[in-house]
Amino acid sequence: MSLTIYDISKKAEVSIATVSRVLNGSPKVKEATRKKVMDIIDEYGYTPNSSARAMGLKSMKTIGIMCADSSDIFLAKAVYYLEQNLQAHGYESLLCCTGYNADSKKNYASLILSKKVDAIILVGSHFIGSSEEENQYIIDCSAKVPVMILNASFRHDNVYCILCDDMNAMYRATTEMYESGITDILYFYDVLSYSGRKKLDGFRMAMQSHHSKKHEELICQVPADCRSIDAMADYLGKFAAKAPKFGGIIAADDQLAIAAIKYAQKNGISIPDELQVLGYNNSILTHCCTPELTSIDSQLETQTRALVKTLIGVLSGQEMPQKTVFSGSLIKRSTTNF
Amino acid sequence: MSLTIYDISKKAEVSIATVSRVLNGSPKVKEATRKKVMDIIDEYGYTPNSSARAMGLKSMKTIGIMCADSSDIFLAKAVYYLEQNLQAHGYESLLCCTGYNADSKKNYASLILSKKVDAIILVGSHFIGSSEEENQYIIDCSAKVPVMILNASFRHDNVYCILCDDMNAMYRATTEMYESGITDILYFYDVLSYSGRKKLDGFRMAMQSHHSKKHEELICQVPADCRSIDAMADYLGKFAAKAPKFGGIIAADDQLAIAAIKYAQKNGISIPDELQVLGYNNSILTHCCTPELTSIDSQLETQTRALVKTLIGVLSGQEMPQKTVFSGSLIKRSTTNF
DNA sequence: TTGTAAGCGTTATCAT
DNA sequence: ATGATAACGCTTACAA
Repeated sequence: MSLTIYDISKKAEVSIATVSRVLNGSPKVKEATRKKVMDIIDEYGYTPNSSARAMGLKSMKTIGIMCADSSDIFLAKAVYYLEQNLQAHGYESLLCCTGYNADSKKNYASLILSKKVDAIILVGSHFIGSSEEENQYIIDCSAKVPVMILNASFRHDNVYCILCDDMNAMYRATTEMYESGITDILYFYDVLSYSGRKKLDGFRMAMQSHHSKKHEELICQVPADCRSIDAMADYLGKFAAKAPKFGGIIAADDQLAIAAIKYAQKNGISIPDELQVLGYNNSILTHCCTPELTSIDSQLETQTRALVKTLIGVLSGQEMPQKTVFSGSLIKRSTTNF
Repeated sequence: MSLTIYDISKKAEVSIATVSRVLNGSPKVKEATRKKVMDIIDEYGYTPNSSARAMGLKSMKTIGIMCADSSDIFLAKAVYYLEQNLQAHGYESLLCCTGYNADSKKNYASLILSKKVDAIILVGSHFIGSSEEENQYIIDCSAKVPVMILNASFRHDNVYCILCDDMNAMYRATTEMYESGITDILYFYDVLSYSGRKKLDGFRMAMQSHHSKKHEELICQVPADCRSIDAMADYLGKFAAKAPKFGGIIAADDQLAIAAIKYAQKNGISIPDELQVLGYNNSILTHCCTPELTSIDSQLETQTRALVKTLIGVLSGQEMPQKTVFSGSLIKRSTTNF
């Protein structure tokens, strides 16, 4: 069995209270005593039991991170940054991959709460549904611990949101492409999560502000069963065959943009001369294709830093902004001409 | 404050022991009592405090997952699969991203142990150093809890390894390329982790078995400061300018292979006609480039399933194999001709 | 079948 | 500056 505070106190010939004080860096312990205790601790390699500690402190110093799929290239980065930041502030991360199923969110949420985490971070806008009922679990959680949401907005007490203004970023990118002369733009997306909706809104607003007529016919949603890049590319091909002509594609994420590039290659369409392509997230995928992909950077690292900063503030009782918004920036590469 | 087992016992007019029995599905509790208690629990939404539970049970039902960088495309997949599998067996995952710094492994290990996790999973072969001293922390951990290692081998009591036979996979792939007529092959790698060494060994063995002369001059290691794909491609270009001619590149992972493709494109070398390229991990990157990348699949999902199965066995006191090896398989795409 | 009570390893509040 | 001791919320013999 592991050593306990009693073992150490006996060996150091002090009380457990003193050992505890040494452990927690209390100022009122004589230097000699501290050293004696520390020596014993080092010698025997004692590490305090954090479950027991949690009972006393009423905090596990642990944050529950929920994300749909931590192997998704975007979510993985987010989880990584969060873990690093939390670690730096003395918190551990309990990871929960819920999948995209709506029901399971709820179950995972209550599971994670039973671990008595100090807060919950929802990573990705998939956690925000469109109906009130769907989002009830967030409210339930917020009754017990602070809830942080990355990449979506949800207004409620004890819920804090950090996000990128996807709508505006998409609006600006679309406008820029349009004003460079590409007036027929296809919008390519898969799911309508919170940020998915915002991006689509941004695209629509930009097109409408230019009085574009046919852009609604150029909005292409890949069905959920198109999981692979190849399948997406093929779907786009079929869609394009029946749709009006277009000179640009704006995709809701980089993977979709890669599929768009594949579509072009399969059909002998040259990029960027005949078709310009723009992605979202500025992930490593932008460097993997040829030509390299222009993409919108949503400042993920900045967002995660802000999130953890806000969280630490909340946990220490400070008043913190309930919504923090960053703006995305367009990273121009070779799939576009502007 | 949260409800406790006492609150429930009072409301249900039974003792806390009975509530506990209901909670833990003990068979010896009258159906009527069980229902009465369950109704109260449901009504008030009680969830047991797992720290307190951990103290009684001496188990947190939590597994510590250590990985260098959970945003790495390969490690992220591994973490995802592991979390899913563990969840299915009733275990939570405490994620720790250690970075590649050697010292920090040790600190994180002791930190994670203090959380009284039931086991530790080391994800990725970066956790195995070449010196005994470097690996001491693994031995220390194994004295307290089972240690599972994914993608590396380390022989010690209470340490269990699940891995892919990278050496053999690389040997076979190299041989296949060689025998297809490409006798001058460049090997492109970055770090020599455990599996990194094995892969290089496999390449060397294959070349030596064909009495290749100059392959040692065609082994190219990118320096640690070349982080981006572009930088890797440029480095390869400089290396190639001074090296013997070659008709194939075998890379230690897909990202390096993408860099090799970039190198070819920058220099007007056509793939696969003038140069064939082979990657490792069969990640999504293989679909992002043009032509699509031939790669070795190391059966990650199978490995993670086996790992969790072994772990569950160990935790339930069964005798389990200390080393489980799978073999990789070559997935042929368009960067190769054979 | 149910209840009582003794742990589990800490922290924190008192005294001293 | 240090030591007793009561929480903390649960599990689990042992009694009844």
